[in-house]
Amino acid sequence: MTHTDSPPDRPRRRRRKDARPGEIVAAAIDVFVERGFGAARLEEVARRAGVAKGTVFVYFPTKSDLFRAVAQALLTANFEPLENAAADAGLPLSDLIPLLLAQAALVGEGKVSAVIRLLIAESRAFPDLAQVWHDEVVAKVLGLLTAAIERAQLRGEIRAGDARLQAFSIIGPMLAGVIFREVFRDTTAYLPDLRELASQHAHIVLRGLKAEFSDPTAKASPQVE
Amino acid sequence: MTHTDSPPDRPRRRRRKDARPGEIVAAAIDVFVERGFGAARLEEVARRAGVAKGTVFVYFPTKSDLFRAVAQALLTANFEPLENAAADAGLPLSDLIPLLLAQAALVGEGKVSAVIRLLIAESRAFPDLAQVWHDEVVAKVLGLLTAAIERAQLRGEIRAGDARLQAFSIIGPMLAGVIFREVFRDTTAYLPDLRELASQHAHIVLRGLKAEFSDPTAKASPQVE
DNA sequence: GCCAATACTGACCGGAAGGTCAATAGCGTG
DNA sequence: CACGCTATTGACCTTCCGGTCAGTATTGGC
Repeated sequence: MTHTDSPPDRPRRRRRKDARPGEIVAAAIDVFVERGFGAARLEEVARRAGVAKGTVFVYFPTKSDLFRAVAQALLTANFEPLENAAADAGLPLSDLIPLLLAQAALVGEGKVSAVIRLLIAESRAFPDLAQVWHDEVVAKVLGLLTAAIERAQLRGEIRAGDARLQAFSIIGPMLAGVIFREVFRDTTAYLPDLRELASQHAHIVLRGLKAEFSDPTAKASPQVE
Repeated sequence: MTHTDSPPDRPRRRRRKDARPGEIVAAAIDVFVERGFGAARLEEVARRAGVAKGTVFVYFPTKSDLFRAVAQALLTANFEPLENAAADAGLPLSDLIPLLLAQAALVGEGKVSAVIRLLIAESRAFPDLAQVWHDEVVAKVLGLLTAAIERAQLRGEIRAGDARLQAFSIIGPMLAGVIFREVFRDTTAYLPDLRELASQHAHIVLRGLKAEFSDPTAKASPQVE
């Protein structure tokens, strides 16, 4: 609880104008993720960042501003892998989907699940924040995926249908799994294994999407034992 | 905003010990759903219920107690259809899944989406509440669905695999759609149509789950235009 | 080593909201 | 109609917390 610094020779006050914002945001991430916006205490953020409460207000005029900075930091820190996966434009869906879902499983095991919970929780109170998240993450990933789906439809790889909804069919279970694990983490003995879910669902959804019965030589599903 | 009662002949104070709790909970549902636990004001609950703030505390000792009552009420009010759908035990999956998803689409269009948001948001602050929701809703629906899947596997209707994860494949996209609509309701022009999603995803996931290529006479997908 | 500039501090403020309770007014009873 | 019971009230209390600011300590320049 008491942080282990302060050997008596180090000054207890230091001026590091440029390092502060980052430290404060880092501490704030933990606090906001743990408690949510309403229950987060700026005094605790200050304590964890090793500064006085007033210092927080030097760099972030209001609690909301700090929260926005936190949201922005979380966003840029956690969602590049997903975008990259979705951006592999040339791939056929039969390669892209397993890749994307596996990536989602990895990402979802980290603190991203808490981030998603935070976003869902506060989207009403911070509509502008929902906007940013939508534009920077959701629209990007969903857009790339949808585009890939449409191309696959054109080249006859998968069946016709609303590509945007098909995108939901693909990633929906991963989101559900992540949220389930987050919400019921301490509540239930059974938590879905995200990697297994990714692998199994990739097979199911690919099979469901494939055009007609084009490929009877389908490699039997690998690890469904 | 000002409620339209109080013609001057009606007394402004009335004693209705048994009607109060229900009225208060009803008002509280709206406030909690709109604002979340932290930002909900008991004074506003009281105002909307047409009582004084003190009266709220007569029936509910603390804000948390009121919140629990709200969660319980929402739970019992909104999830019977889903359970019923999942409980149709005899049905083959090819009938059960479209039914279940269609039901989920209907349910998700109502205020259930806000309820789900509330649950996700507050599950950390109210672990006991997460427990109740898990036991009363999630475990029930997921359990029934999983059981149905296992039976279908045994009778050879669908392929082998982890039935609990297959359940995620089935309902995940619906949950994702509901949450998407809730979070980005005012943020984006595109909101997925839940009924279309239900119908399209039912075809995809059924096709993906079906045992081998058992049914070449598959009725071509109905409304994928 | 001194000084000016300023990053940092933490005691303080104001208001908001959960929670209390003595007073009050509606209602059933005789 | 009078009376007592009690459901209801709303002014009040208390705590908590976001936000302020006059003062202080550090640092870099000379």
